[in-house]
Amino acid sequence: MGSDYKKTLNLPRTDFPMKAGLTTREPQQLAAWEKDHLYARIQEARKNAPPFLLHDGPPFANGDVHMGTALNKILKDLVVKSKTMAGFRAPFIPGWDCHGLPIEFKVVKEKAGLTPVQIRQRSEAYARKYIDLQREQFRRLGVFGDWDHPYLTLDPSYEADILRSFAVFIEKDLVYRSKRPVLWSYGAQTALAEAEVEYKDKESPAIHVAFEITASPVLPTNASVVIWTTTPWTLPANLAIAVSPKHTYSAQNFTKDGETRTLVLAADRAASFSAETGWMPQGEGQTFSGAALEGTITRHPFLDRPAPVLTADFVTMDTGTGCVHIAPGHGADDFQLGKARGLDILCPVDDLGLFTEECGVTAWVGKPVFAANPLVVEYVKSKGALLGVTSYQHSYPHCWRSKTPIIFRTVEQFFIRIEALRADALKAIKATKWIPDWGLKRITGTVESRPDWCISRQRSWGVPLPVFYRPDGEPILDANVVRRVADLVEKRGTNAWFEMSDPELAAMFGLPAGTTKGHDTLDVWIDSGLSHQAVLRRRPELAYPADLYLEATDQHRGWFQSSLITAMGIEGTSPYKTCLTHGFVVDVDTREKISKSAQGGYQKPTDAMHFVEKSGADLVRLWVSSVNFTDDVPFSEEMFNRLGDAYRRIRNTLRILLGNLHDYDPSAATEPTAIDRWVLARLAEVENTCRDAYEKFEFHRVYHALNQFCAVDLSSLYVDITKDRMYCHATENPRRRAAQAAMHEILSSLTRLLAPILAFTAEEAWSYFRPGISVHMELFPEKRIADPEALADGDRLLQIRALVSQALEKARAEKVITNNLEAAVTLQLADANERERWSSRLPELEEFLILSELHLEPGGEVTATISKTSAPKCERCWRHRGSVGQSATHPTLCDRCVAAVTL
RNA sequence: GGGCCUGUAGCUCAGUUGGUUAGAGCAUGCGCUUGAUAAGCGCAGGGUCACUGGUUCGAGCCCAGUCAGGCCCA
Repeated sequence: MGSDYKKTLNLPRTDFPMKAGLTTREPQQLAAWEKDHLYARIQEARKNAPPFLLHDGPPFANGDVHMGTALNKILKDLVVKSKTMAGFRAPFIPGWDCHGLPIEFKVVKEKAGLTPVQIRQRSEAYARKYIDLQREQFRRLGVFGDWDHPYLTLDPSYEADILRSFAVFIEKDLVYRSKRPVLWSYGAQTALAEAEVEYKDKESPAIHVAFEITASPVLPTNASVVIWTTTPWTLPANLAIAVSPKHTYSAQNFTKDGETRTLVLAADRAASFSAETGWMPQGEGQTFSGAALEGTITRHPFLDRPAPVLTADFVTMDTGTGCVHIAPGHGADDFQLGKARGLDILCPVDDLGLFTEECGVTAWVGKPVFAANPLVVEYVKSKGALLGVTSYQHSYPHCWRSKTPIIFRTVEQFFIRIEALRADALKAIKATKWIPDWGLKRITGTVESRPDWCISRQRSWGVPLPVFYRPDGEPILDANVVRRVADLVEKRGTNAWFEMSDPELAAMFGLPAGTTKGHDTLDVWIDSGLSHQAVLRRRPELAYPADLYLEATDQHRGWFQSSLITAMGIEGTSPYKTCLTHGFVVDVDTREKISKSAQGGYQKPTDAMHFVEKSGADLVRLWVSSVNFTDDVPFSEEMFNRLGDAYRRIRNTLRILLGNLHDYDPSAATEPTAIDRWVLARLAEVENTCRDAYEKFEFHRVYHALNQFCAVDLSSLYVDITKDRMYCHATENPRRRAAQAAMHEILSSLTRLLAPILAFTAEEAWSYFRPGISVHMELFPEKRIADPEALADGDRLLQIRALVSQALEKARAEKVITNNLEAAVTLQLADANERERWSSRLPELEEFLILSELHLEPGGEVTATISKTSAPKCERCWRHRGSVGQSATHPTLCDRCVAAVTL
């Protein structure tokens, strides 16, 4: 009997599956989009719309897409998709950064003895392999863009634009050549990057050396300043001594073997000096602040020149004497100090690590520096300057390839003058919008303090630094020649530079015989930093400047800065209007960067595809949308699993709406109630919140607004409340039709608002709602005002509902009722107007509270009293109603249901 | 060591110009439902707002310091 009446109900009907099956459904969806040329169709549809240009920062073509990379690309996609749906033309041209050491390093490690041309061939193959791999993975994540025509920094046209930009730098006199210290492998005869250095234990002679004072504002002139060094071979290049301005120094008598000397060193280091050398302190010393020692002049222990005492912050008290031997040609700190204080940059060592004439001791010329160590020690001793010699075990950098110890030496490099650009760059920074706003301070700080930009690298896998050298070794910096090289590169790629011989190139560009090409490449930050020229200025669908650059916070010093500096040199304006940064993905348990915590035994999965294959791209996208990305982005597998619940809730909400709309008729007569007006007002609020949040790139606000709307407003309220109407009322009942009208509007808005985030699921739902049209071609709902009266009504009803729910729960605990529909509820309302209002619309209130029987009474406080109803249960709608039994044909139904089944 | 930033329930987020018992969703527990059913609904528990000190009639919010973490430098 009951099952017969069940057939008369309007239960939800839809083929939209409850189970998502994203891992199989998404690839099908992708194929369909692909076949449809959806990206191209969207661009075509928006071709006359105002543009919003997000310019993709190129990831390095190396490795799989991990969660950090996925975060970045999905955020960009959220921008592109939401701007598109907000009515903009938002093209996305993805790019890759292809040159650079990490690739060259891998290639060279695989096979030794390659020529530069071979290294470049293998590096290109390597880069292209990972471009293809990453492209497939980005696509799989549902990121829309012109994947068939990305920009690659190894494209000949891109490389040519780099060279043309370089020509502009030359014209504007922004390029110069100067010495700079580098890590040098004399074994491989090349400069090395940090990554190519291996640290190994090494035993070095450690010596204490006395520098006699020749003049001093404070120190006694019969004293000597004591330095300590583990690289005696750098003494010929000594030009100064550095002391810490913050520490205390003493001048004190020391004796050893009957000899007494007055020595100056840091007070804190005296004890270990004595222990290591056997020189014992005598009597009381005089103390001085390090700052007071400035102005003291000492004499080099074996060369006829002075070594002034200078103060420097980098001097520490960890080892040595607190007095640091300074050789500007052989150390980074030394070099900086030397430059700042106007010292020479003396570097008497050649490519092979052999002393040159400049070392000042004829006998040492041509000797390998490490082999010369004992000679230097002996010489210092012979001059009476040696206070002690020990052997010192330390971790010392070695060349990964030749395994030889590394030396610091200065070589000629090319630089871009930052000073000429700094003031304008700082102005442009102020005119740019930074999100979050502290980005302004951060990039201002880096640009203010940044030294000149060293742009030359002694590498093969890169764009050649387009410089020729005259026979006398002088570089030829000629913009016109560089432009002609660019034209060559445009046709043949930069390989031409490496493949063609010096005479061929000289002949081609009309340079005198004997001219040679340079072997340096450009810093890869020049490559990516010039994308505003090679991409924004070149692609017809793009323009200069971009509306938005969006990268991780490390790019304040990286791409944001390199792009800005190069743009100042060429355009004089900023290449972007807004810069948006996101944090790094961190492990939620340790709050450490995910790549760090992955070190050691158990490796937590961090590849994006691991999660795509496990749960689907929409889950990864939902994760991206759910977090506040301006800080570090928390991540854990558990958190990811939790998001699955949120996803299912949203999916089921879409499903029930679709199910309830199976017989939707837009022309049907409707009769909306308070709850219908309320839910539409709430929808308007949610729409406005989402539009605003998308506009401000605050995607987590979209996520939370939509998640709560689905979970609370729809699932636990509106859908639950309207079930009785939807299922039990006659099909054409105007209130039922009103609920459908509301649900239709809700589904339409909700799906479109979800579309940028749940790109696949929204499309799937839309295919049931509007078959044949992609949701990604649609626009967001228009801005509108949420009816304040309807909202206020709803708030009041919710208060009453909370009260009644508590009372019902209590009654259930006391076994008065088990099911809410068994309850007869008496509601005491103090406000006579309110009582009056709802008395006339009691059925609406009953519906809202999902009750069988409700009575209103005057009272003080608002309270609800529960008793068990005496009315019989309607077999069709399960409500207990007095009218059950009145119909002869349907004795087990209430009057409403009788009417519904007899229609 | 320096610059910039972060720290609110188990998790993700709200907390308006400092103002009554700090909010929401998820998760958890206990019920209800079996006509969204590998679904749905209700109720409940859970936070000395990183820590310490200060300004104030009053601080999650302002100030100083400490601790933890991040990015970039050194």
